[in-house]
Amino acid sequence: MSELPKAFDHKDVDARWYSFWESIGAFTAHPESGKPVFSMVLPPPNVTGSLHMGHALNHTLPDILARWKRMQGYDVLWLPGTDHAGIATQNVVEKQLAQAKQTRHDLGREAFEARVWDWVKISHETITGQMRKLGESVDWSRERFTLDPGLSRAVRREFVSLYREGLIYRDKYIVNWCPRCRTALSDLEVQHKDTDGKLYYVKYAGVGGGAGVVVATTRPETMLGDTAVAVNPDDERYRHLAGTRVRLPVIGRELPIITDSFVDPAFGTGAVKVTPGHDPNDFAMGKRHSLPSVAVIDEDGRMTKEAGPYAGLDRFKARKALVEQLQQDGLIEKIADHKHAVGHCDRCGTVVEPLVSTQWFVKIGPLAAEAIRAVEDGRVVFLPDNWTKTYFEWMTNIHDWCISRQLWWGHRIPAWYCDACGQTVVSEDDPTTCACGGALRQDTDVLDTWFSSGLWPFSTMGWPDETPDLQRYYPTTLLLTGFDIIFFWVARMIMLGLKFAGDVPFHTVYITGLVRDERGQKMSKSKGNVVDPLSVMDDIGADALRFTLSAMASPGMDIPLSEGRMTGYRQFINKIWNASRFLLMNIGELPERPALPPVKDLHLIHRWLLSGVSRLALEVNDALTTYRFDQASDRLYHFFWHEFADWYIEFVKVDLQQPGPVRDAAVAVLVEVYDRLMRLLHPFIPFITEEIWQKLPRRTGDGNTVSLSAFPTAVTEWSDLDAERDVAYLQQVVSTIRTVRSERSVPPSRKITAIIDETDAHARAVLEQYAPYVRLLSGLETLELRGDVAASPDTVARVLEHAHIFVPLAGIVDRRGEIEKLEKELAGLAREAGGLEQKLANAGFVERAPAAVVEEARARVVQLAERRHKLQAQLADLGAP
RNA sequence: GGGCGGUUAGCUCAGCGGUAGAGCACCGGCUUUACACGCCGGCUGUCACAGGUUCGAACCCUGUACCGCCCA
Repeated sequence: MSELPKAFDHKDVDARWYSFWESIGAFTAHPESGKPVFSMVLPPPNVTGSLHMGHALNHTLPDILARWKRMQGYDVLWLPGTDHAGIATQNVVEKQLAQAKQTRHDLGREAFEARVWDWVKISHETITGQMRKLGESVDWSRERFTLDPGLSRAVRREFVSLYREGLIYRDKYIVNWCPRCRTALSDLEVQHKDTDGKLYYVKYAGVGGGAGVVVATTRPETMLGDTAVAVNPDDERYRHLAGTRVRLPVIGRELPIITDSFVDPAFGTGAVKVTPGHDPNDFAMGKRHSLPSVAVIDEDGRMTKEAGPYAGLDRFKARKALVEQLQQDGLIEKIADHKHAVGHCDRCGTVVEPLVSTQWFVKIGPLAAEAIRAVEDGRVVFLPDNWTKTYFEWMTNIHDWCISRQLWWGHRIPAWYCDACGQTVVSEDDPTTCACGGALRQDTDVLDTWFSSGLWPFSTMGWPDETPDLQRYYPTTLLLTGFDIIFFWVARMIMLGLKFAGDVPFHTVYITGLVRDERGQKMSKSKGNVVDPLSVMDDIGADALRFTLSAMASPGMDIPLSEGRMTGYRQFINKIWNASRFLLMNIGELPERPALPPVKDLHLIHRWLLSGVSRLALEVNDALTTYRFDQASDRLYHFFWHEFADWYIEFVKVDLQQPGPVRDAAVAVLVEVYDRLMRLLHPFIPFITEEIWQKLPRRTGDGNTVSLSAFPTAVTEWSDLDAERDVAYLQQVVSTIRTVRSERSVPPSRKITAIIDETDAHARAVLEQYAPYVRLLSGLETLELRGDVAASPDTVARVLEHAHIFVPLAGIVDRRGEIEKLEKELAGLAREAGGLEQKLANAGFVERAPAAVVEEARARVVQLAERRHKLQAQLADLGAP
């Protein structure tokens, strides 16, 4: 047993247990078990590469819950899987091709898709490998991928049903277009960034005696597509111009001046150009006023032939060239600096171009209304609660969802067009011919990736079939995810779950913060501050990483992953390892679990420990019930290290040195408590706890893994406030003597004498009975209990509540130091007493504060006075003036 | 422009009505046979600022400043 290495080597331990758990099916859900259900789906990571720290957090926290619930006897389903992540994955592969100077068009659609599948395989291996390394207790037998045949069938069912209900339509509309990805994007896939730009004031000459007007624009190149100029109807400055016409520079087109209350008179000159083809607001205005729409920028971001002399130029080059021309022509009145939000492609960062094109949309209003109601009436609860507001905000201002993407990677849109009769056929099964007999060709576009992941909580369980899993595990208990995908994913799951699965997809949504770097900055490859979970795990082990994330997961807060905290928790794991070594060295070879003697027969120290462990179990369960991973971790950390290891282990060394019943009782308590501690810690740090638990003598009826053992609960009979008070007293005595030693630089190897004058009978009895423990922990040769100590300059004296502690240290007492110390303490006491007396003299306090608080203050004043007297007496003994 | 969060020890963070805590860092002492990834002891804070509520505020309210995020 004693051959455990001195330092914990996670590499040696971690790898063994995961495959063991998998081999015994420890994480498999059992629908037939009859146990209560706890179910979650894992937010499926994108198959774009590997997992980052954010994943590590959002996988660790639910794993803690899954393991905890499993140990509590629940039938836990934690369903894993991955997301094909349309545009994101396609971009990754396109980048790889680009390195070989190829594009997807060089390969063709089929070969490109094959290429992506190759990549998916690699990425999937990486991700699932990382998940195993992190110890995630997911049910691999139910793993899914969003492009699995079953899930693809679900997507078709979804599309066709919504289409038949009129909730999916195809329309020509202005959409966000990424000229680099060459696809439409949804509103959510556009990142608005504040950008320093210019505001150009351009003169439009009047036509037929009209006065003309100066318009202000941030994007002069789009003026080539103007079809009107608009002013606010209430704007006195322009009232006379309404109905007149101006001439568009360069192109020469005549534009009407219209009035529309959307125009902000305070922006620029108060007159704006209207470009329905390249601005969403102008598009809407164009609809209102039946204006034509002219496209001057194409899908590659180049100027079209409508742009006259600029045709073929890149849009930004065209801007520059056009501005130069306008300046030459004297048509630029001025150019001002102007900060404004510019939309960028979420995936590649290219400036998005609003374009009019034909796309598929989901009519979102009716779906959103239901989803809002579900949160309003509490069927779905957001934690922390403030996210509810964010959700409502977005849901009530929601726009129709553009779901078609001009990509090759994803679910192909199940719509076919007949060239012969112009029919559109939307169908779950591939149709062969049109009703008219004409040939059909399928829409070449694919669906937004979130159109499929929105079904995740039920498509993974077999929907649209009524499977046993679906019946049992849907709705899921909880979803845990980052706030960055509340709109993308959470809201859509709620809408689609209500629509198709007939119920909310989860009862609780726990929203985590983002994992940031030590300075609170978002981790990003370009900043080079990415901390890779794999290398951290290599370095400090999965358990230490998990514990760090858990301890830092305060609700609603981002997590700056601090090196210092990680180090601290790595050391905690090592501490557990070494405490385990101590335990295993000392309990010896036990054929079976020793029976725990009745608590009343155990001495104070044991009773104190059992009381603490019982309370700890209560606290950990409470904390996890409210998702306070940080509190649970803190309690475990503190109890294990600073109560169990620092004090109990030191106390119990006394017992272990005495063969016979004293030692046997100590061993029994040690094993019992350690078993509980391993169980309590297991959800947080599964690897080391399994390793150690396996080495503990088994209790009859124990299974073969701690991961399926019973999670500890509070034990009422163990609660013992008297023991807690008495041990706290012993600790105070020990600490006092230790402090004296430290102040006087008495090395631990030098055994000394302490004399305690204890006036409280109970305390004296405790001290008497447990003197050996105090001696060992304080490094005492002898401990005397008597009240006749004469003041001596060679004796350090310390004051406790109702005791004096004397430590004779002949020749090394520093009188001046002692006097200073006493005076400092007296000053502190005087300050505290002064504050309290002032408080008590305040009639308001005495009358209005709770009686207990007032009582406490009074008692404290008495206590302080007593202590002051003792200290003053000591000062006198030292001969202070 | 609207909304959310933050501002507490040198650093990273807890605490959220009864005069401040953890880890790391720092200082001093220790080869105390589980652990130097350790043990013992110690130092460190006008809890951003200004008002207000309260017997009492880091904690509740109002405002200001700065930092960060989301939405438009």
